[in-house]
Amino acid sequence: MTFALIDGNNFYVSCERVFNPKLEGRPVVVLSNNDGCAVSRSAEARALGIKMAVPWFQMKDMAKKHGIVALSSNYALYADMSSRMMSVLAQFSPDQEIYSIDECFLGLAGFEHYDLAAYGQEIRARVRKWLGLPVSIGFAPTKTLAKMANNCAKKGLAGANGVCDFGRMSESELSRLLSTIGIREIWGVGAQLTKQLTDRGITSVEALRTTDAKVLRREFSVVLERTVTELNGIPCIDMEESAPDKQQIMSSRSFGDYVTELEPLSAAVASFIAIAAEKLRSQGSVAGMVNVFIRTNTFAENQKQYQPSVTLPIPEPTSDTLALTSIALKGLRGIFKSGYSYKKAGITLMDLSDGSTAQPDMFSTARDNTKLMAVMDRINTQWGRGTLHSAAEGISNGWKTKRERMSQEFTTSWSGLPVVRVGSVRAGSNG
DNA sequence: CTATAACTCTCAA
DNA sequence: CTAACGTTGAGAGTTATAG
Repeated sequence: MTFALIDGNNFYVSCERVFNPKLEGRPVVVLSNNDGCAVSRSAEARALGIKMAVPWFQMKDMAKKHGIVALSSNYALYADMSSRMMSVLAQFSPDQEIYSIDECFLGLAGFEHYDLAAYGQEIRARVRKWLGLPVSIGFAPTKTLAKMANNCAKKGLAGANGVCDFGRMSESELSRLLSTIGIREIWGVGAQLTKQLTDRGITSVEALRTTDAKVLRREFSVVLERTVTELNGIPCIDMEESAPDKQQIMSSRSFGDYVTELEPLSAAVASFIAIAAEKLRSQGSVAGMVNVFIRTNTFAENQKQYQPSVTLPIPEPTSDTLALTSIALKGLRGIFKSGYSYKKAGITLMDLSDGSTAQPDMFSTARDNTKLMAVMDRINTQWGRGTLHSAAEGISNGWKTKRERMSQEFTTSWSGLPVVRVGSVRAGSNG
């Protein structure tokens, strides 16, 4: 069995470039929510030393000096481009696992006689031609190695031109290559493991790969044992055919401004519940518990800190936005204290179960809003989220996320289509 | 004491 | 002018608690 891992190159920046070709060749970054940190950087921005996840305000001066373009993230656009890309990639194998917004695995059982390097180039060419997006591709006998091969493809290692096939390399070639790569690059090895392994003198992928897996299991974890087994070409991680239902659904945001009053916090919490409950209904589940948290700005060390949270049971598990909102707001009132400047809040729906088999309460007095919710979901799907919302969400804007540098809704709204002037006629307006 | 619940830590994109 | 630092989810391992 061979796995392919296909990954968009600096995906968010590439999506922006499709609709704004002037960004080609220039240093571009896309910022996280609230215009906080750099989360996607073009090659030019990376070359200038912009690091991943660095707070943008720290980079502003040098960004200005080098003419770096910074954009707020336009998730609606990236999600839409993602689903188009996944459809195109699905044409290359009947076995696809969508792993994240910008990458997927393809299972290639039965492709043994293929020239994968050539197949990879074909995939790249089609995605580029049909969508304008650049991707890199790694092929290998395990998922962990496919991720690693993708990494090499992206960096142009081993003569790769956007495609790297470990399956075609000899053992000694592969060993030589892997001894030049640091363990931090491995899928499943984060900052903590990197530090601990480095302390024991294990710094290269090859060094880790040749360490006894049983010893690693004893001294670290099963997870690391699996990783090392996979690095040796023995698959432990299968393709996931369909995404299982979520076990918990969370919604949270940092605020654009500080919030000190209960009222805007309530509006925020109601909005988070609305977002999460919609997801809950779309997978046909009901929630049995809800957690609410609020927090002051943990980065502001000179400010009074307070980060309470509370978890409340939901006596009659439900997916009704209104019922969930009333419980969450009760929780919020319980933890809210005035005199603090809040910067973030969120909720988590937990203890999820299948809505169709949930045990109804025989003596229930709750009103059944099932049909109302169905109507609300239809309206919001068609006209955009938030078109119809509960009064509790309010009209208070004080808490909303900052997005001051956002591009248009090129693909997800008629009004976002670039305006084309033909004589005096304007096309692309939705009137 | 065991089974489970609840919580903490780590990782990923 | 100043201050300014993401979101969502899973799983393993550990600790607390119930029975």
